[in-house]
Amino acid sequence: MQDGNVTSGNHGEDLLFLTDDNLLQGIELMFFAYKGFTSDPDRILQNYTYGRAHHRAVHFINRKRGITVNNLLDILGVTKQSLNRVLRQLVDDGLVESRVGTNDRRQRNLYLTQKGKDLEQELSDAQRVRMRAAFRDAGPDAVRGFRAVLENMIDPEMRKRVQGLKG
Amino acid sequence: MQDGNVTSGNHGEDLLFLTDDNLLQGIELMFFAYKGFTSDPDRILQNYTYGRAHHRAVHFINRKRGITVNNLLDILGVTKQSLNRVLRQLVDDGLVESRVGTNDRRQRNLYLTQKGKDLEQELSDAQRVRMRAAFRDAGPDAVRGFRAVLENMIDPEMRKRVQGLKG
DNA sequence: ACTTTATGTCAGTATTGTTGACATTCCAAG
DNA sequence: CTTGGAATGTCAACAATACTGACATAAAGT
Repeated sequence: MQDGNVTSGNHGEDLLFLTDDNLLQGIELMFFAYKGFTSDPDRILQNYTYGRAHHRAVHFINRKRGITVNNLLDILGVTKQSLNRVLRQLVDDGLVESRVGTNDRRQRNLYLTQKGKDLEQELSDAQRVRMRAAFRDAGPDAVRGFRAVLENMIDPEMRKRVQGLKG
Repeated sequence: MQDGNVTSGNHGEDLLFLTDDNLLQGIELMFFAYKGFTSDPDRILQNYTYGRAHHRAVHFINRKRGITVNNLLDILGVTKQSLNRVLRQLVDDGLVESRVGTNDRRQRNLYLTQKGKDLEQELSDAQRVRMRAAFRDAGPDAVRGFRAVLENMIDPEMRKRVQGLKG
């Protein structure tokens, strides 16, 4: 009697893909791929006075327009002092606009100006070029697997926080 | 007449998985997954006087015992001054041994001491726990996809440099 | 009125990266 | 054997990004 369902979860057998060797390979892949992943924007940012932290802020402000400072802090996982330095520069330079909240006037809602959108575009274009090539060469099935594994690697707490990004 | 080979490359159609939305999702997945990926070792390292840079050095010295400083520099992609600070601490603290090369006496071959191996083990154990869970829950097919996409994201130049790690 | 929340800011410090300069050691080519 | 260059180590200065702790302000909630 055989198990007819070979696509769903493992029932004790065929766990050979979980060897320490395979896990080690996965760990190093994460390291080297992330290095490649960040290299294009990093190169572009050298032409400005900005760094990776500015990129992240600009990215998520673009992603969720009107996001509050606290929301952004939760997503980035840094202290308000660290974010504030970056945010102040972006506001001073006219890339980000900080508006007092309408419902809760303590909050600040963050928006990209046109200048901010331009930088975001330049950075994300570069990042998409690499990602698109990687996706295309690997194929749609591989991309599904890529997504499944990476989703599982995210902290459960963080997963809750970033749910709003998908909707 | 249908295309019998559905697993190989795309022939012009079905590229819907390359939409900007999907690419954006991939970009954010990389960000959040990498954060999770590094969180366990980072937490452990707080109990020591070491940081992520020490972890990386210890990892690759363990991975390729007797590696030269120059080789390690190529893999890590940092300057010798940056690596040297980390390396000196590890040597001073008795986690890494630096032996003069036998063929070329200018080179230094790096080895982990027992103390170094202990730390490496503690860090990689934690990292493997997360990776194993992510792999297991996603399944072997997904892991193949994960690997394919991440391989494609690595800089071609870096890919050459790290070939030696697989053999 | 009092407390809590959201935000901003100042000061100090740690980690990790960078350049530039210089010294030492040692292989290799002339 | 001398010279050139490669590999390594070290010093100093600096930059980006993170942290903690403390304090201030304004507005919301009780």
